[in-house]
Amino acid sequence: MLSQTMITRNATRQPAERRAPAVSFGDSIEMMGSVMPFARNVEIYGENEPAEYLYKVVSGAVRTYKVLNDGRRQIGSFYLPGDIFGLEVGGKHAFSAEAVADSKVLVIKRGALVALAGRDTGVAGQLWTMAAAELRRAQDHVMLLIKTAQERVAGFLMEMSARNSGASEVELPMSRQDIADYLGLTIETVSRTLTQLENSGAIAVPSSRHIVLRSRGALSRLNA
Amino acid sequence: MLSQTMITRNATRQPAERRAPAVSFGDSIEMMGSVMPFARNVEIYGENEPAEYLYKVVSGAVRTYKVLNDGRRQIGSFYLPGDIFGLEVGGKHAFSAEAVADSKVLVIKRGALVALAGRDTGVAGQLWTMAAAELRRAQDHVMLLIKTAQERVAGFLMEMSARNSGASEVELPMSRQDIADYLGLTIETVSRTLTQLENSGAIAVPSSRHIVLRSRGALSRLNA
DNA sequence: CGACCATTTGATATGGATCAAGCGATGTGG
DNA sequence: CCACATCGCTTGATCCATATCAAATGGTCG
Repeated sequence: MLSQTMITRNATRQPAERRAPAVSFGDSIEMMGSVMPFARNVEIYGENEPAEYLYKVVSGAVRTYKVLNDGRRQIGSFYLPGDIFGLEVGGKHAFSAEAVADSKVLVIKRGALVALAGRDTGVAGQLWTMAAAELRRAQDHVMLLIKTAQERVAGFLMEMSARNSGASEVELPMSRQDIADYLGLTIETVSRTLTQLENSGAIAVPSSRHIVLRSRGALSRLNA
Repeated sequence: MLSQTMITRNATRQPAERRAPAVSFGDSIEMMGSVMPFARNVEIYGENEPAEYLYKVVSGAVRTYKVLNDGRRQIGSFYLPGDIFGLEVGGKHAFSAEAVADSKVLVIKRGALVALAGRDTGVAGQLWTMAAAELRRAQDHVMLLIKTAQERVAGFLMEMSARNSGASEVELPMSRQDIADYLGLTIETVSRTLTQLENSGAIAVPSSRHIVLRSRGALSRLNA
């Protein structure tokens, strides 16, 4: 009705191996799983599938999304290197996940972690922290979706920058369509809005996926 | 820019299930706090305040919300009798909370619960379940906000019905403005949409806060 | 009864969607 | 290595759903 990509469907996935631990968490979870490559646009898991694994982006980027009956797609989040995704509080995945670009993803058996969390309160706390991050993401997303197109795009750019240590140059791994489906806009509106921001001097767009944040002030002023 | 109230400032269901020893959770949390009355529109807690308590609606209704710099208000959730709110994964409240109507709210010291959760894995699980519910709420809200006005209103009515055991008659405790700020629409659009749904025979509106769902089919067809 | 507040309804404006090209970059087959 | 097909992005023209502005109606309470 409004925007979004029309999806038809495709699929392919399959996780991998494990090993036993005694280690704590953080970077050490690396030792509990193995790294798998996913080509661009390949599905990592599907909505409603049992959540048997937990994932950490090693390189590339991942999107989670849902598709409405009529084909409208909404992207829930983008996950960048270092981000963990696929942790579901219920037993099933609430969203599907796909590689935005060719990516490497560390795959960890959920059971191993949950067992560990039972013994180690530190790990339990980490799981809680991750759930908290997901909740905040979703809540922030709601706040984003009530704003104007300029505010959404500006907010998106600032978020991407913040996730890249606040760098003033951002390399976007995702297409305009992905951005549009994340922001609840059409690809045309995203494109036009970027052009406006560029014309107003708030940003520069040396190449379509490379954005320079020229004026934080202008951007955050747009950010209500 | 789009909708929302400009702010300047200032029944009874029961969950179920528990297990094991001691005073567990569920209905028993009643024993861990006291019931306080809140008049309509009175604040229960404010955004960014430390989350020292957890709350359960005994009667009436509660809304949580955020206000953007320019005054636009977004309601995050409505809580009805039996619902628990105010559980924050971080230490601070992400939203403010107010009584939608005169309400009675059970107030529980957070510390007491967290301590209990440390001893009783059943309680820890309950906390996890509540966090899960919050996450799902926020995710569903995102999906709602990308829909058309008719879809949002129809979805809202069905949600309210579902929370009232699927009853086909719904008594709305909140104003049109609250509904608008929850759905990301204006009060006028909410009103007009209700009129359309009524004219199409999907609902009846015997009084402004009393809605009869006449045709589930029609409503869910609108619900993408 | 009168004042106020919530809701509905009407008229008009507008931001973003939709429909439609055009354009540069990338990749493929010849 | 080129020619052409494809893809991702931008730009233009127009449409439409919802916002905005304005007024009337209805309900509630002192």
